[in-house]
Amino acid sequence: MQPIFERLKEKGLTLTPQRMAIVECLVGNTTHPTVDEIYSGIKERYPTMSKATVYSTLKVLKDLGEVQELSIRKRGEVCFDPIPGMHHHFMCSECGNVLDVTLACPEKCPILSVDTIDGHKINEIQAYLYGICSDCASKSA
Amino acid sequence: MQPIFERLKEKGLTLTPQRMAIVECLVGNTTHPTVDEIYSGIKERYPTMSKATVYSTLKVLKDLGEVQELSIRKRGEVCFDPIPGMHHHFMCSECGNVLDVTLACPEKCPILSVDTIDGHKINEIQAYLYGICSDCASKSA
DNA sequence: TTTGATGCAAACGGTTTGCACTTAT
DNA sequence: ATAAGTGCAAACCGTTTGCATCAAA
Repeated sequence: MQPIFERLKEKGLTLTPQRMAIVECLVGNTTHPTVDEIYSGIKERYPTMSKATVYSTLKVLKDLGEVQELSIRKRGEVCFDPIPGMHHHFMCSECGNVLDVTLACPEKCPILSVDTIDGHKINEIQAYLYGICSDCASKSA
Repeated sequence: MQPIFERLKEKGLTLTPQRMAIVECLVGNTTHPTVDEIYSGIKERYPTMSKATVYSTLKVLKDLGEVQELSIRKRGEVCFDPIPGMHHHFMCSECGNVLDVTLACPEKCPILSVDTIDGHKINEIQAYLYGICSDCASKSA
């Protein structure tokens, strides 16, 4: 836990208790939490925590490249991924949960190897797979 | 224009003037319009058109498989694509415009060829490329 | 006639903003 | 002392809903 705080401090982030709680909630979290999920999880131990602070901290962490905001909405809310680097995501159409996908395109895939498409410069790629997760599949069976 | 109306009718859609206007606006439209863009475009010629009707018609068309709702928000609003079949999308981080991407993954790409990932059944894939479109690039140069 | 579509307005809900207060430097 | 972060509430805005009206079958 320490190294990430040091890195954030080096990046110029003021480390308040609120921000540390939010970062702690995010580190190693693979559930792709929404603002409300982060807020609710922290509020139990930290009753004065405000949603506005969660919003503002996530924006700062996003600008620092520490967190990525996904394009998909998790049950209507923006959700976040603390894992850096490109990877894809699976969303269950039934329960709405978002999961990291380990399968990757081959490096030679044209969509990954080009940095320009139809004359437009590409900076980032996000792929989303939709379907039914194994939990929901076994429940309905 | 006629064949699509016939097809929609066969699918059980009641063809009202409002719905026809919305379909006309969508056919051949590659701008990935939002509800408000569709509504604004039609309202000039059709002053009583209501946004609620646009919402409800898009939902029906989506359920019929005639239109797909994209996962990305175009300047904060849901946007739609009348082109059937899988293809990818590019969004300009500057102007927010959404463009169809002609480049495709090879058929043998693992992410396309599997129908299950980590035990979860996959029904649909959407990929999004982010960057700066050529228009915005030349403007800032 | 009966069913369904329309359109207005109100409600909803996630996100943003303003501002007074508090905390870090 | 100054700058920055927090937290509450209000505002914002895209979307949904309720309901009376209207048109299609």
